[in-house]
Amino acid sequence: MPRPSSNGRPTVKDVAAAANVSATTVSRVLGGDYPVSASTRKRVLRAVRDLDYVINAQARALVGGSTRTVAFVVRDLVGPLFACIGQGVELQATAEGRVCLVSTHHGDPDRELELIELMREQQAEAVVLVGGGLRTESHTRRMAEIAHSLDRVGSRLVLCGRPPIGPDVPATVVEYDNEGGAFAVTDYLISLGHRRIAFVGAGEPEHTTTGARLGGYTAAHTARGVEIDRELIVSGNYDRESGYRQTTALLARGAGMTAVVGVTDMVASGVLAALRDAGLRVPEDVSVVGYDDIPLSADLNPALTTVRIPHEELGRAAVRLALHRDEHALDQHMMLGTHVVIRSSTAPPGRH
Amino acid sequence: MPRPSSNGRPTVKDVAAAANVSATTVSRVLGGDYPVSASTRKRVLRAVRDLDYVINAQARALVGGSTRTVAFVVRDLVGPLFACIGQGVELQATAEGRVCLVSTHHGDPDRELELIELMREQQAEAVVLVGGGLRTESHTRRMAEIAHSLDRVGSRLVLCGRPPIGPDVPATVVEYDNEGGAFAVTDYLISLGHRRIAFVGAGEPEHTTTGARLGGYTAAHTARGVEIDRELIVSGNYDRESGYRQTTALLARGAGMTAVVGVTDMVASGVLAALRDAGLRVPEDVSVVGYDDIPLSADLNPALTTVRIPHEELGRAAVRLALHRDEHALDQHMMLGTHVVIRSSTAPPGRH
DNA sequence: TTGTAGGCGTTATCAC
DNA sequence: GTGATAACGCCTACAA
Repeated sequence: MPRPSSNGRPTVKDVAAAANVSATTVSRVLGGDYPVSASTRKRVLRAVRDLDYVINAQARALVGGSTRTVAFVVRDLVGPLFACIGQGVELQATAEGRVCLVSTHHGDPDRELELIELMREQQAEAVVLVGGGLRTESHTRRMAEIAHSLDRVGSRLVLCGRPPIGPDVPATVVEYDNEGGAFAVTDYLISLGHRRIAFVGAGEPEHTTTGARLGGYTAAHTARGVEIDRELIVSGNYDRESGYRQTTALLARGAGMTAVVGVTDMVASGVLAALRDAGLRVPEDVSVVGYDDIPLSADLNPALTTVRIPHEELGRAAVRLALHRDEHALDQHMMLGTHVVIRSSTAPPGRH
Repeated sequence: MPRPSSNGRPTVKDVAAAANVSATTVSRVLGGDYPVSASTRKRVLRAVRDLDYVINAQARALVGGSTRTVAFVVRDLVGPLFACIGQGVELQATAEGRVCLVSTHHGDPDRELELIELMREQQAEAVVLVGGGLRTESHTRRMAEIAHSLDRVGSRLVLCGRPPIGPDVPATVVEYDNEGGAFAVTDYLISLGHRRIAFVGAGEPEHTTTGARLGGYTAAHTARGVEIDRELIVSGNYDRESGYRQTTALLARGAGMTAVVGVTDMVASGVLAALRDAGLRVPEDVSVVGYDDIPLSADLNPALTTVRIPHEELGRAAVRLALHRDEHALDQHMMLGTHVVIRSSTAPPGRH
């Protein structure tokens, strides 16, 4: 086993010495695009193998300009929707020869902003924010500032599954029709004959995802001339337990709904469990719909009617647009469609 | 908006100029641990804010030694088990002040090796391989070489959910009792009275996960003196579709099993769907068990009996051990326990 | 075709 | 307390 110079990590110099050439020549052989004699190339490559040399990506980035790194910031890795979109981000980034940094904020908007800063230190070429976010005045302003910060250093803020921040903000936005999907699935329930439809949401209405989905729910009622009982709109977190708790509470106070819209499939799975535990049958007694169409939705009990989002394409498009944007275009915006997937958790309301 | 020197990205020099101090002083203020007069510190911090300066992590790593980066390499982000373990990796890495690089190999062992190289270029402090892997002669040898390569440059190979490579290989291993879990859940089926238990696996037997789980399945039969019909052992991929296909094929050729062990919960969900589509009831006609206890297992139809793995702790321990290892300890090994979670998909066999 | 010099942004070292 | 200088590992001039 050859002993390189100092630290243990061989450098171009070590390779150069071993191959009896200059560091420049080594760099050229490795770079590929420069004329080097066959014999020299051979000697260099041989030395590279002998020393088990790999290039130092940090040093290369320092001089070469780009780190070839894409960062994605997400609520958590376990949420199936985030994972699906993240998958798209990773696939496209890899396809474009980039490596991926990940970090999670667990729903804390301030932490999200911190993470963007961290990714700016890492010189990420693009910072992809996956999933919905807060949309308060102050948070929006800080987000806009950050977009400008990134832009100034040649990086790019990408919103993936979240609406644009504002007209003059340099950012790439790839979203899906959140409100449209919620409208469609609520409208479907109304068309089945439901009139008392609960909405089990998550977080404050300032959160873009809950906000837009609640908006679609409301709009569908309005469009059909069905009045909404505000008592039927409840809110918790984006997890299964929350769906369970909210539903149990609704039942406890005799809300009398014949259908439930879960803000996500994960929440809807909690809703299903709560109804089952209360001795109610789905869909005979209560219909349930979710949102996201995560991998196991079709295997739930019963198979969940939900709204399909083009997860992977969302992530792919985010990276593709961000890396190939026209340098002069300030903002980019892309909207992908959603559609209702009808399964077994919905039916016309029974008598009660 | 202040205009920094050249590129657009302000540097310590820009900050130094703006604050009327030297670059060294700026570095000291930012570093924190060095005496600097209050007034100077204030001027520097002010300049930092004005210029919207953030440190260049690449440059710092170049001189400072460490990138403070942990890499994790995983089959894919969508697989719930990988996501859960990855979550643990990310949480612990963040807790230790590291950033996370992620990449996916989609089950291709050669790609996995390439990715480790890539992470070595990135100077990752540790490279965590999440999930099972191939264990052929040649692959094992190459993996051992890579472990040495990483070790030589002060990095660390971490196997998370995979057995050790060999005694003299510098690596950190955090695994769970794969075989024990499979033994326990198979033994449970046998104790219920099942004698014809199918095993729906994935990949070649050289894959550590399938191998160990099949081993536990076999051992349980042996221990109980139950003979195995090799016809009942089939194999495909680690996804739902594969579980569906294999089960349908088993039924088509009249395998006559009264229970099925799915190699993962994802596969088991496909098994459930296939049985349902064939008009069989679970658990009355056929019992089904999975492995992993992924988030929605309890919500499947029916709720899945499975083997619980300490997902998050697996990931956390991997990072913790790798970062705090004794410099002199060659290999580290930790084994976490598993346990059977009994739900509604299992029952004594009916008559047939 | 090959080599030399300089600099990327940061910190450690040594001087003041 | 503060500043100049020399590295870190690589690449892009420019020169031979």
